[in-house]
Amino acid sequence: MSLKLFNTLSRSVEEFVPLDPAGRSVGLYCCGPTVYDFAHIGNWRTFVFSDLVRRFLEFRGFSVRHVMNITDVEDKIIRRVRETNTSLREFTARFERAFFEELKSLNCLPPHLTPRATEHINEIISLIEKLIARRLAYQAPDGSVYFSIEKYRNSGRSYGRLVRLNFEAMRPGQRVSNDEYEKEAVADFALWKRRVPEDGAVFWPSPWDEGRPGWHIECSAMSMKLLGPSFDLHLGGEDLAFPHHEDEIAQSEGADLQPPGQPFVKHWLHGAHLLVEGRKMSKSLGNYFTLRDLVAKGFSGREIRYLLLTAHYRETFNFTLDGLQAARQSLQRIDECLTKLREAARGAQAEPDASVVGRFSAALEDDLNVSAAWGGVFDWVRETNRRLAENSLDAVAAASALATWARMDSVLGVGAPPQIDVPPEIASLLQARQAARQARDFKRADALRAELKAKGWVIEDTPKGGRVKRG
RNA sequence: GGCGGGGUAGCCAAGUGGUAAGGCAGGGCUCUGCAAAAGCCUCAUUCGUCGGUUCGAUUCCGACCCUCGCCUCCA
Repeated sequence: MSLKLFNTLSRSVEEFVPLDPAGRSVGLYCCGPTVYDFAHIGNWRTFVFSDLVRRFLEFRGFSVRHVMNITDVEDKIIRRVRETNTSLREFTARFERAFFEELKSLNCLPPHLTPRATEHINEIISLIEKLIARRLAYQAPDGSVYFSIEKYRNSGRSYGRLVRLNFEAMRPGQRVSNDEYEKEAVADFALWKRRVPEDGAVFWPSPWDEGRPGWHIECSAMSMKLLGPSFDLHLGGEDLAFPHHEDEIAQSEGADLQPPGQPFVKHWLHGAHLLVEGRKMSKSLGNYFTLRDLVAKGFSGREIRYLLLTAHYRETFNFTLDGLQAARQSLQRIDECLTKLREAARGAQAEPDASVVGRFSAALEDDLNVSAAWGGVFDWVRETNRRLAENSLDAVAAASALATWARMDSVLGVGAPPQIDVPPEIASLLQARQAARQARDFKRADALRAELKAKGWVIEDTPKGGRVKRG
C-alpha cells in the first residue's frame, strides 16, 4: 500500500512520492524552535508530530535526512538579550540546550542536522543578493531590504498557495500598523532588517547596512543549503502556513534555483494546534504549560508523548491533565502486557506478526491515522492478554509478540517499560509472605504485605505465584 | 468582512452510503484465605438542529445553531 499524506498545497490527500528517482531518499525539513523561552506543550505537539512523520518514513524504508532549524536571532530574542543584559549566544544557548533535552525526554529522534540561523548569515545574504538581482527585493529608504510581493506576482508566480488569500478583501490587522517600516507595500516582508540602536551587539555586516536577517529568510537559506533547492517535505504548525511558509516559498522560488518545473517543496504538512483544558492556551488562563511544568506535576515525557500522539495531526486536540492521567493508565495496560510477555518469552527470538504490523502500517499510511493505529495496538494487547491468560503462548509466540511491539514502537516511540530489578530485600519479603500463606498464617502474610506496601511495592498474586511491582 | 477546521458515550478520540474502532472512567465477572493487582466481559438503536437526495444518511446536499483557528508576534 502506498503512503498518503495531506498536502497543504493541494488541500487534499496525495500519494507521497519522493523526488529521489530511486524512491528512497527523503528530505524532511521542520520549522524548529525560536529559542527565546522554554517550548510549550503546543510547540511540542508539532515536534512530536514531526518525529512521527520521520519515524514512519523510516519504518517504511525511506532514508530520511531530517533538518530542523534553530532560530536564534529574532525580535523577541533581541529584546530579551537587551533586558537580561547578556550576549545573544549566552541567552540562546540556555534555551537551545533545554530544547534538546526536552526533545529527548519526549523520545523524539534528534534531527540529523539542526542548523542555527546565526551560523548561516552568509547563505542568507547571498540568497537576498539573488533576489535583489532578480529585482524581487529592494532596499527601502530605511535601509532594510524587503521582498516585493507585487513584483513576485508580476513575474508570473503565484503568492498565496498554502492559504487562500483574497488580497482585495484583506483587512489589514492592527499588527500591520505596529510594524512601521518604509516598505513599498504592506504585504512586503523584511529579508534584512537594518541595525537599530536597540539591537545592541546583535548585527552583522552586509552589502546593505549592518543588520540582521528577517524572520523567514533563514529557513529558505538553510533548507536549500542542506536539502537542495527542491526537497520533499516541509513541516510546521498550522499558523506557520501564512505568512512564514508562504514567504519561504516566495523567497526560495523567487531565487529560481530549482530545476525547471520543480517546486521548492513538494509536500507541505501542517500540524493543528491544541487547546488546553478546552481553551486556547494562554498564560492568563493558567493553561499555558511548558514541558517542565508538566514534569513538575509528576508526568513523564513518555506519558506526554503518548497523549500528543493519540489524535490525528490535522485535528485540533484538547490537551488536558485528565487526559494525561488517562494516558498513564493506557500505557500501564501496554506495560503489563509487555512485562508478562518478557517473562513468557524467556529470551527467545522470533519474527513480528506480519498481520498485526500490517494493520498498524496501513492505518498510518492513510495520512498518519494514528488513532486507528492505536486501535490496532490495543486490539492486539487484548488478544495477547487473552492468550497469556489461557497459557496458550509458548516462548516463541511470546517472543514474536515482543518483536511485533518493537516494530510498532519504532514508530510510536513510547518504549517498553523499564525492566525493574527487585532488590533482594524485597524478594525475600515476598518469599516470606508466600511461605506464611502456605502455612496459612494469614496474619503474618498480611503484615508482610503491608510492609512491602510501605516500602513502595505492590504484590500481585497470580495462580502461578506472587509478583511485586512498584506501587 | 474574507478564509479554513470542528461538533460522535461521562471524558478523549477514529470511522463508514448499509446500520458506530480504540483508550480512560463506570458496571459485571474471574482469580484470591481476604484483599490488592491483573485479566476478561460489558458499556452510543445513535453521530449539533432542521430539511432534502436515497431502498437506506452519522456519512452526500442545503439551511441554521454552537465552537475553534488564520488574515503579517505565533507550533
